This record gives sequence, structure tokens and C-alpha cells, in this order.
Amino acid sequence: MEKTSTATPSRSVTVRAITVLGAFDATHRALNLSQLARRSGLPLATVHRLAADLIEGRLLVRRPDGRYEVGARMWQLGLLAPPTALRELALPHLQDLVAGTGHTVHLAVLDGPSALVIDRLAGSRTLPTRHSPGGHLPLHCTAVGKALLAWSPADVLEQACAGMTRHTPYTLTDPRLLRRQLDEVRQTGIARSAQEHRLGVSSLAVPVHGHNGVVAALGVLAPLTTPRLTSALAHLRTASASASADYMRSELDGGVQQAEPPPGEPAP
Amino acid sequence: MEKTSTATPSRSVTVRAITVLGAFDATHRALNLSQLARRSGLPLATVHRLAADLIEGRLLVRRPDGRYEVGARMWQLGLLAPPTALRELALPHLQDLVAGTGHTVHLAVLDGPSALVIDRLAGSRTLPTRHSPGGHLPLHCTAVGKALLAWSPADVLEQACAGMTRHTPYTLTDPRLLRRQLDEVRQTGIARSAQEHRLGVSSLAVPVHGHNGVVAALGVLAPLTTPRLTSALAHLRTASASASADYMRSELDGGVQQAEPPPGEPAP
DNA sequence: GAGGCGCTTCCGGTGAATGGAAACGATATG
DNA sequence: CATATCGTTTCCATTCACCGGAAGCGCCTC
Repeated sequence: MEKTSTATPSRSVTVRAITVLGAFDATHRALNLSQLARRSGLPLATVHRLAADLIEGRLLVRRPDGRYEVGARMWQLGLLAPPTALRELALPHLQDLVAGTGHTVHLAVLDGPSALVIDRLAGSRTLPTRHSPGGHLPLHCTAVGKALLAWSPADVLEQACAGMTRHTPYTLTDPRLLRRQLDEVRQTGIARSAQEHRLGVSSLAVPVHGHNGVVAALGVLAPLTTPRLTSALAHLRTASASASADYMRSELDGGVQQAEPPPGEPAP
Repeated sequence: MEKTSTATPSRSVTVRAITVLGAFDATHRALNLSQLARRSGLPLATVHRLAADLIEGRLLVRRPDGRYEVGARMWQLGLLAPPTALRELALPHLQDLVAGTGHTVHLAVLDGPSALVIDRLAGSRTLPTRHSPGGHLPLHCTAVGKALLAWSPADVLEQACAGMTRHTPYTLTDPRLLRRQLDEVRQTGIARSAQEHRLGVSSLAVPVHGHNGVVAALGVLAPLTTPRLTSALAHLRTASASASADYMRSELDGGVQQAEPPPGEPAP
């Protein structure tokens, strides 16, 4: 994993404590002290102290067997983050989409250099998809990723073009091709991926809009054998439009909030 | 000359940083710097620095309008906490319960001196209940609370008896009465509350079991006018049994994990 | 009983945290 | 335009809490 060499580029204690939290992930939900130290790249004694503080703050808890895990307090705080609001708002439309198409659906947002999966609902003809809520998907070779990328600021696109890692023989790795595809995505409002991320899986995605641009992407996954994915398109568009409408409504209520209220009008 | 105001006499920086996080709640999802300082009881300059660190660690984000809010990273970390696993595991059974009874249902766990709501599904005949996931309910005057309290360690019961605050004219405030009710709950396996927390609302709850005791409580809420809440009881018991079975299964898989494996047996 | 592993505690040196204060900026008020 | 108010950012001297190697302790294995 990481080399302890540059061990302390982080000056602040706070950042170090957060580094400790970062040692946990979906496949490491409970760690003992040594693992925690190893995975966070910090000295054992330091982690011991930091973990004690995190427990005092209830972000971590210590189980009877001595291992640490993420505490319920973290869960509570996480509920206050934007993804929760988006998820709840979009859920009914995701359900409609699953009901209408029978396929697995994804809702994702842009998160730095990748797409963060906000929710995933399995269709009746379930594909063996792993990426659950909280997981990341690459931007350059998934439908939701491309949908997000198509309306991303330049620096994100730059970064994505720089790191086009190959996942299957079908993965695009030429930035020029990707840019051309994104032009098309912007024009048609639809992003596609055919086995570019996983063999045997095609997907289709559309953007979800807020008042200030694209806020998420909504996609369906289907086995390659599916005859006409195009039939899913109408459902996708409907769901996206409904979700967008609800999202913009919530922006007005301050439920999700975005930037400052539109200026210009002098008070009456 | 330290000013011991309401502030935290907290020694460690980490705990202070977490105090800043604690300034956010369901009704304060976005705060500017001054509010953050005021609500966390720390000096402005200190909060300014801590918030910068928290942003560097991505637990907070700063919106274009300058206000802070909880970041997606916190949401991701929160997904690793036990409540998420429990919630997903129990969801199908909560849905069955709603379908079977038509009432609003609650899933809650013990969290210090109160019950933490893990999930809430609104029934068709929706009651105006607020307590959403992440919220707290009192232990002494709600059905889920009593169900949890009945199998809690002595110190929790002690604490609950000490703080029996009145919510309605029907709220029990005599510890002796509460203890007697809890005896009954242990005997029958059912906890009840009739308008003790909210006027016009009765509720019924049962415990959910893990291998090491009660891990959660499952309850239904209904308007007082509902004729026979007893009919919901069978559904409750079924749902609870199914959820318990699933939970214990997940304990074996290490999905939820609990304490150490049972000792005693020398290896075969 | 020797060796290995993981957790906890200790402690002196030091560098990072602290927070009052002042500068800065935006928005009301006279 | 001048002044007041409020929120944010920056500065800096002081001091105090963080740091982490190392030693001690408990437990298991060979």
C-alpha cells in the first residue's frame, strides 16, 4: 500500500485524525490497532492516541473484542450530507425506473476524479453488480461517468483524460475519442457505455439537472444480450425529468440549497 | 485565566474538531463561520482553523456562498457504521410490516440515554411523525424505547429512570411504575405506549435479537382511533423473527460482527 | 521458556495549536 | 458619501499539548 516515507506531509493533528478514519472502507469495517496504524501510515503510539480521541468524540467505537469500527455518530452526521437528501428525493423515481425497465439502476454524482454512487437498485433480472452506495466508478468508461463528465468543469475533464485506465478490451483510452463522445453526449443528452467497464454489461445514462447545472446522473445497466436498450431510454428521460423537477423544487425550499439566491431584483 | 463558559474544557484538538462537527444537525445543515463558532462554543479564530482542516480532510465542504456543510466523505464513512448494515438487513421486513398493517413503522437501537431511529417507513394512513432516521426518541415513553430498555444493562435503566421527563399528560414519571412495566415487557415480549410521547398516538414494539441479546426494536405507530392494534401484533412478531434470523446470519458471516467467537470448546 | 505479536503507558523535547487583535470586505444606516 | 455593523481572514508571540521511540505487559504459539 502506502510508503511511510513521506509519512508526515500533514501538519495538522486534525488531518491526521481524519487519515485514521480513512483506514476504514467497505472491505475493512473493523480494524484492530495495528491494522489501523499500518493502513493509515502513522506510528502506532500516535494512532493509539488519536483513536482514543475519536472514540471520545464517538466517531469511532471500540468493540468488546478490541477492534475499532465506525460509530453511529458518524452515520448520523453523514445523514446531514447532500447525498442523503439527493438519495431520498430520487428514490421514488429510481423505483419507477426499475419497475419500468426491469434493469438495475444507478444514481451517481461527481466526486473529484470519479463518480460517487449515491444509490443502486437491483432490477428483477439482476446483474452481478457490486458497486453499492458509497462506491466509486470511473468517469471515462461508464455511462453515468460520461454523463457527469460531459458537463464537468475543464479541470475535471483534463484529469479524466489523463488517467484513462483500461478495464476491458473495449475501454476507450484515447482522450480524443473520449472528447468526441462527450460532444455527442452533450448534443443528445445520452451517455452510453458498451462493455467499457465490465464485460457483458452495457449501460445508458442521462443527467439530472438543478438550477445551476447538472447535479447527478441516472443510469441503467443491462446485460449485453438485452435486445433493445433504447426502450429504456424513454423511462430514463422521464425519471430524470421528474428527479430534476423535484431537485429544483428542493433547492427553492432550501432543502438542498445551492449558492446564493438569484440577485438582480431590487426589493419592492 | 481560562473562561470556563459553556465551552468544552476539552483537552485534545481532535475532540475540539469533532465538537465543530457536532454543530450541525437536521435543522442546521449549512452554517457560516460565525454560527459554527457560536454553536460549538469555541473561539472564532480556532473554528476557522479547525474548519479549514476538516475541509482538507473532506469531512466538510464549503459552498460557493461561504457556508459550511457536511461533506460526502462523511456520508461515505457513515455507511460503514453498524446502523447501515442493520438498516439494509431489516428493510424488506419493515416493508412487509407496512404492507401488512398499513401503519408507520420504526426501527431503533439503543444509543446512550435514548433510542436512535435507524429507519422509519410511513404507512398508508400516515401519521404526522417527524422522527426520521438519525433522530432520537426517549426511552421511557415510547414503545421502541421501552422494548430496548427492558433488555438494557442496569446503568442505562438507572439513567432512564432518573430523567423521566413528561411529554404528555399520559407520560409515566414514576420509576417504580416504569420498572413494573418493563417486567411485563420482558415477560410478554411486547412493549406499549399509549399517548405517552405524543397525544393521539399509540404504539407497539418488539425486540430484535442477535446472538448476544437484543440489538434493536421494531415498532408500529397508529392513531389512537385504530380499533384493534392487536392485529398488528402478529405482523410485528413475524417481522421481528425474520429480522432476528437475518441478523444472526449476518453475525456469522462477519457482516455485522459481535464480540468474540464463543470460547470454551477446545479445537476439534 | 523462549520468541513473537499486539496493546498500553511513559516521558522529555519541540513544534504545532491557540486566540486576542487588527486588517479586510460586504452590506445596512444616517 | 460617511459611518456603523457584521462576518471573514490574517497575523503572531506564547505556551502547551502532541509526538513517537522505547519499555513494560499480557497472551498465544512453537
